[in-house]
Amino acid sequence: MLRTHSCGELRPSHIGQEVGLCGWVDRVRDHKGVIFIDLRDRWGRTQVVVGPESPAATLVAAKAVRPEWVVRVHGLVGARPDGTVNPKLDTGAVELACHSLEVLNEAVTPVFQPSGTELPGEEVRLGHRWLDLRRPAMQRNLFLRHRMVKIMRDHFDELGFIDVETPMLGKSTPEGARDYLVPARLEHGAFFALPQSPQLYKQLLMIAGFDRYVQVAKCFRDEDLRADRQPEFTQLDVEMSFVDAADVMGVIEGLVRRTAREVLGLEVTLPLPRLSWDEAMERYGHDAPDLRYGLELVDLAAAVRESDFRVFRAALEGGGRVRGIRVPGAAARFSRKELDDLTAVAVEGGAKGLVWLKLEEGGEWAGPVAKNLGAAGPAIRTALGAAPGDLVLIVADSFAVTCKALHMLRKRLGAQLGLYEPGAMHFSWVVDFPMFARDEETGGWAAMHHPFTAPRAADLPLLDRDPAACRAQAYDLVINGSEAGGGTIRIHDKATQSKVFGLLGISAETARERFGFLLDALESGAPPHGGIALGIDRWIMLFGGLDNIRDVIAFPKTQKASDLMTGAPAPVETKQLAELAIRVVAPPKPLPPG
RNA sequence: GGGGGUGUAGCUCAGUUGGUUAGAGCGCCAGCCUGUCACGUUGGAGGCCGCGGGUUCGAGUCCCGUCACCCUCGCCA
Repeated sequence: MLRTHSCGELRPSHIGQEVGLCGWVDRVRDHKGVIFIDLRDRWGRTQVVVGPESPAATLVAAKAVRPEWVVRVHGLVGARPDGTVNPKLDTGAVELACHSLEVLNEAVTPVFQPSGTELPGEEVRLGHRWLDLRRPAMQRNLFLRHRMVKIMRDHFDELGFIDVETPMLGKSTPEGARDYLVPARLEHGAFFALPQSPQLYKQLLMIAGFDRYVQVAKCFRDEDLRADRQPEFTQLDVEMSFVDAADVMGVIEGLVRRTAREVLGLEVTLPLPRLSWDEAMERYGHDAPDLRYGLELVDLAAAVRESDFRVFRAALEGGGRVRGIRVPGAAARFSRKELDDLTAVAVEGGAKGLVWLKLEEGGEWAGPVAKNLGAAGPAIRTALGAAPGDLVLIVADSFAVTCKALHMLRKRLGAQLGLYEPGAMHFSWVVDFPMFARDEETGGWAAMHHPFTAPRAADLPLLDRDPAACRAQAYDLVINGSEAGGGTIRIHDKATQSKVFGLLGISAETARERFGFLLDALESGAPPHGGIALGIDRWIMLFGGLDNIRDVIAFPKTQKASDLMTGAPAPVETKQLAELAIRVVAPPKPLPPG
C-alpha cells in the first residue's frame, strides 16, 4: 500500500501518528515559509503542511507541486493551532506535518478546475469527463447510484429473486422504439439488435420456472433524446410468476419505502396512492401527473353549456371539452406579458388559444373574453370555487388537446410559482391503462404498453366488442411527475395472445416469424406472470434532486447520441466494412448557400 | 423533422445605437509573503469573437447559411 489512510479519514484521534497519504493536489497556498497543500481523494480532503520543520528537499518539492498532480506524502498528524481549525472540512481539526513528498505523477494544467466553484459548460465537462468526475458533486452522484443499486439488489435478493443475465445481441422487432443494430459477420446482410428491454427473455425465464427474476439491465433505444433520456440506459428489470398486479406493486412499494428511508431518511406511507389512467387524465391531463401540488383540472362543460361564447360552444358541439385550472391568488402575479407566455405554452400543447380570467374583488371576471361569458360567468366561478384574486385558465378543444395544454400549463405553473418544496418526493401509481390507442399513422390499434400485456379479466369480452374501452393490467410508478417505472401482467394463454395480435394487425404468420419462440413457450406450460421495469437512471436523478440524467451516468452521450470524449460514433476501416459486406451510402452533401 | 436558447482568452462571463487598441473574475507564468484554507499582493503572457458567406467606408455587434451543445414538440410499444 502506498498509503496508510485516506484523505478523508484523519481525526483528532490520529494525532501523533505517522501516516502516509496519496491523492490529487486540490489547492496549493504558498506562503513562502510555509506551504499548505490540500490533498484530495474520493474520501475527502486533508491539509498537508510543509514548513520550516520539513526537510529542505521536501520544501523544494512542495514549491514545484501544481493542482491535479498526484502525490504521496508522509508525516505526523498534528492538531491545528488555535484559531486555524477549519469547520468546513471533516478533517479540519488536524493537519499533516509533512516530512516527505513524492510526486507520483505530474499533470498538465487542467482545462477546468475540478475544485473550482464555476461549473464549466456541459460540452467541456463531457469532453474531459475524467476531470468532471473528479468534482465532488459528480462523485456524490455516482456513490448515490452505487448505494441505490445495492439497495435494489439486496431488496430483491432477500425476497428470493434470482439475477439472470440476458443477451445483448438479440433479434430486431419492428414494434416500439428504433433498434440499435449490429451487423453479423458470419451471416452477411443479417443483423442483431441491442435490447430495448429484456422483455421476452424474462417471460421465458418465468416459463422456465425461475419464478422471481431480477436484473440490472442495460437497454438501448435509438430515439431522440431529452434531459431524462439517454440512448443507452439502465433498468431494474423484474418478473414474477403466480402473481397479480397488486403483488408486483407491493414488492416495488417495499423498495420505494426502503430506498426513501435509507437514502433520504424519509418515511413513505404505504400503500402508495393509486390513480386510474382515466382519473389521471381527467384530473391532471397526463398519465404521469406531478402530485406534489394541486392545480387540478376542472370540467366546465356544464358551467358553459348555456354560454354563447363561440369558442366554448364550438368545442362542446364538436365533441370536445372545456376545462380549466384555478390558480389561487395568482391574478396579481401575472402581467399581460406573462399571460401571453402562458398562452404560448397552451398553443405549444396544441390549443388554439388560452382563455384567462381574473376574479376581481367585486366578484366580476376580468380578461379579454370576460364580457363574452354571460350567464356562464357565475357558473364558472362556482364550478372552480374561485375567490377574488384567483387566476383561471381555460382551454376548449378536443379531450386530447385540453389534456396536453392544461398539463403543460400545470407543470409550468407548479415550477414558476414554487408550489412544492425543493426536496419534496411524491410517489404514486397510475393503473388501468387502456389496452390500445389509435395509431396516428396507420389508423389501426397500437399497443399502449406492448403486445403481451394482459387485459383485465373483466374486460376480456371488450376485446371483441369495444377495444378502446378495454383496460390493461398495467401499472406505472410515478415520482414527482416522472415515469419512474412501468409494468404489466402478461398474457399467458395462446387464445388471448392471438386475439390481441389480431387487433394489433399482427397476422399469425407475422407473429410466428417474430415471436414464434414465445408462442411456442406459451404453449409449453406458461405460468401466470407479470413484472415491471424501473428506470434506474431516473430513480437516481430524482432521489438525488437532479434535473438531468447525464449527471448520474459516468459516461453519457449528448443529445445527438455522440460521445464527446471518445468521438463515438465514428467511421470504421474499410476492411471492417468489407468483412461485414456493408457499403456505406453517404448522405448527399448539403447544397452550398445561395 | 419542428420550435427556442447558447457559442467572445484554458474556464465562467461582460461587451452600449455598427466606430478606432475586445474587457473582467478564475486559471496560467514570474516576483513578494511563516498559518492559510475560494490565502493575500505586484507584474506578465494569453483572442480564427464557432465556421462560411453577405450588407457597410467600417461587423464581436446587422442579414443569410451552417456546425456544435442545451431545453422542448414530434418520437420514445
